[in-house]
This record gives sequence, structure tokens and C-alpha cells, in this order.
Amino acid sequence: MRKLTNLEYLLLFLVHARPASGYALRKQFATTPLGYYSDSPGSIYPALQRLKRRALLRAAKDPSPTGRRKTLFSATPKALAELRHWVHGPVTREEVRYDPPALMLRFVICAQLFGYKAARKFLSQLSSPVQEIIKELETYLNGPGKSLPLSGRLAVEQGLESFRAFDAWATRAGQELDRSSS
Amino acid sequence: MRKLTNLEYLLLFLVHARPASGYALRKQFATTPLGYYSDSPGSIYPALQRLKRRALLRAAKDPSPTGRRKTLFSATPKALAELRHWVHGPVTREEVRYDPPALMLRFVICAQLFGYKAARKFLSQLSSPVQEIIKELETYLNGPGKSLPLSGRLAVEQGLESFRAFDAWATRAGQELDRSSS
DNA sequence: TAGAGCATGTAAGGCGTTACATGATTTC
DNA sequence: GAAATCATGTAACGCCTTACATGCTCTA
Repeated sequence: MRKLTNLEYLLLFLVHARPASGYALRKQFATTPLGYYSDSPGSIYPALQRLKRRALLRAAKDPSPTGRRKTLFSATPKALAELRHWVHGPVTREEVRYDPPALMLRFVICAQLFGYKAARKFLSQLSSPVQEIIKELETYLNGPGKSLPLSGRLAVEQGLESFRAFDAWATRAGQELDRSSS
Repeated sequence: MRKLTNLEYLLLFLVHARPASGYALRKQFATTPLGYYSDSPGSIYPALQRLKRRALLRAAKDPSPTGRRKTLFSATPKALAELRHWVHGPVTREEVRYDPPALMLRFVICAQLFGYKAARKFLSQLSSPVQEIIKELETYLNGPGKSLPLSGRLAVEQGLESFRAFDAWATRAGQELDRSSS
């Protein structure tokens, strides 16, 4: 069974939180930073169909007051299981390096579905791979990267700084979670 | 004519700087942060073929001392024109939002091929779209985002802080370019 | 002579992007 | 009556990912 995409996990989460139609989900994407994860109907409608085929979502004709046809999607128990499994998986260096948006999704879903302690644990899991990446880039800059032209060095430093910022955010986020739960 | 991918631009640049075989390029990806842009032979070899079909690269059998077969790629004049056109294009909010790696590539290529002044100009072009995104996220947080749960707010703030860090980097990079050219 | 590294590919499958297509229903 | 918006899709295309396949050449 193939892994789900970020968009699919997000849809699962949104629909689990509140059953919705494809159109309503699209609007949510269009009016919030969630839009980062999707742009077009060409990605979201097929994604919903795939989730339905997997029995993670159920589709129901909406008996809405107005005569408009609408398909309401709701989450099956399998959906919650899938989300739980996803957010509880380990945080790898690869994911931190190549897919930070997935981390943000996992963090939010973790916090919303499983509460403060789970979210706190998730954040603490980030630290080690982030540090690894930072060390890896620093080592490169102090070694073979010595011969880089200025622009190349600056580009690598941009990466470095973005991970440092991420680390600082994770620390602060942990503190805010602690504060808010006391 | 379709736009090229980040990987294709990068290959164009590397080969322009120094003719190389696919294998040599792969090794470069494997041993430097350039690896971010490519992982597998399954992406780089086909990319080289596509560039050859477009007459941006030329392939030559290498008469190397050792008997090993090797295909040396070198850049055609069209390649340099393509790179010039790419790096001189405008920096859009969309690109900043969804494809920072493309910005880094453009910056390095710009600096290497067209020098200090071009790179300086490129950096100054970044400021406005970055500020727009920052304002957009701040506005969201101070408006509809008020009702977000803590984890959601923190996630949006992560995005915000990453763009602030990017902005700070751009400023510093500009200063370092100035210093180094005096 | 066995294995590691050199060197180049192909094949299947899948998702996202872009564009197109359709029709119903409010609203002006 | 026209236009905006509600609402849901399909089709082509292309790239990436993963896995597989092939053979040569140094080195131990």
C-alpha cells in the first residue's frame, strides 16, 4: 500500500475534523495558508477520489436545503488510524531536509488529534535530525566548501540559516505549548 | 517551448562551467549540497537527454586514456542564452513562496555568469515579494487567524519566520557582495 | 577471481499542473 | 437575461521515484 501524499493527509485531517464537500475544501485552501498544499481542482478532486477508493473517506449525497448537488465527504475509522500511524512515525533527516511542509502538517495534526503531550513529543523528536543537518552543512563549509565562490558559500549558508531558524522555532513552540497547558 | 526544471537549469550551469559526464555530475550531486536538486540516475540521465534534444547540450564520445566509455556533455551557445534569460526574469511572489530552491540557483548562476552587479540586482529584486508574503501572513494571523488553535498559529508563524530569515539572509548577502567587490 | 566502483541507461507507476468541460443557481 | 459563483470533474503531459538491468575495469 502506497504512502499518502501531504495533500491526502491534509484532506483526511480536514474532513475528519468536519465533513465537507470538495468545493468547501477548495475554498478553505484558497482563503488560508493551507493553500500552500494545493492549488487546483485538478489535484484535490482526484485526491478525494483516491481516498474514497481506499475506504478512508465516505461520500454521501448531501440533502442540502438548496437543490444544488453536493458530495459530502466524511472520514472513516481507517482515516483516523492512518493519521495516527503517520504522525507517530519517526522523523527522519530526509524528511527534515526535503519536506518541511510534511513536518508542519504532522505537528498540527498531532496536536489537534492527540493533544499537548503528543505534540510536545513530536517537537522534541525534531531536534536531533535538524542538528545533524546543521552539522553536515557546517562541516561541508569548513571542509570542501572552503573553495566555493562567494555566491556558492552564501547559498549554502542560506540553507544553514533556514534550519537554524527552524530549530529556534521548534524550541519556542515547545515553550508555548508548555505555557498554554499549565 | 516548455520551461526547464530546476535540475535542468543546474545541469546546464554545471556543464557550461566545465564539460562533464553524467556520472561525474552524479558524483558532484552526491558529495555536495547540490544533492538537494537530484538524487538518482533516473532523474539526471533523462534530464541530460532532454537537454540534448533541445540542442542545449552536445554529447561527445570521450576519447579518455582508459578504455571506459564515457559521454562528455558540453554546453551550446543556446544554453548560455537560456540561463541568461532565466536569471534575468522577474522574481514573483509565487516563486518565493513555492520554490525558494529556484531562487538560490538563480542567485548563484547569476553571480557566476554575470558577476557582482547582476547578483546584487537579483538580491534587491527579492525584497519586495518577500515583504509581500510576510505582510500577507501577518495580516492573516491578525485577522481570520485569530481563531486558530495554538498549533495552527505556530505553524503559520514557522512560515513567517522562515521568510524573515530569508530576508535577513538576502540583506547580509548583499552586504557581503559589496564588501568583496571593493 | 571476486567485488567494488565506473558508467549509462530503461520501465512502471503515480502525482501535480494546466486547461478544458459542464451545468445548475443565485444575483443584478 | 447575463454574469458570477456554486460544484464537480476529465484529459494530456511531464517529471520524479523506485527498481531493475547491463557491462566494463580496476584492485585485493
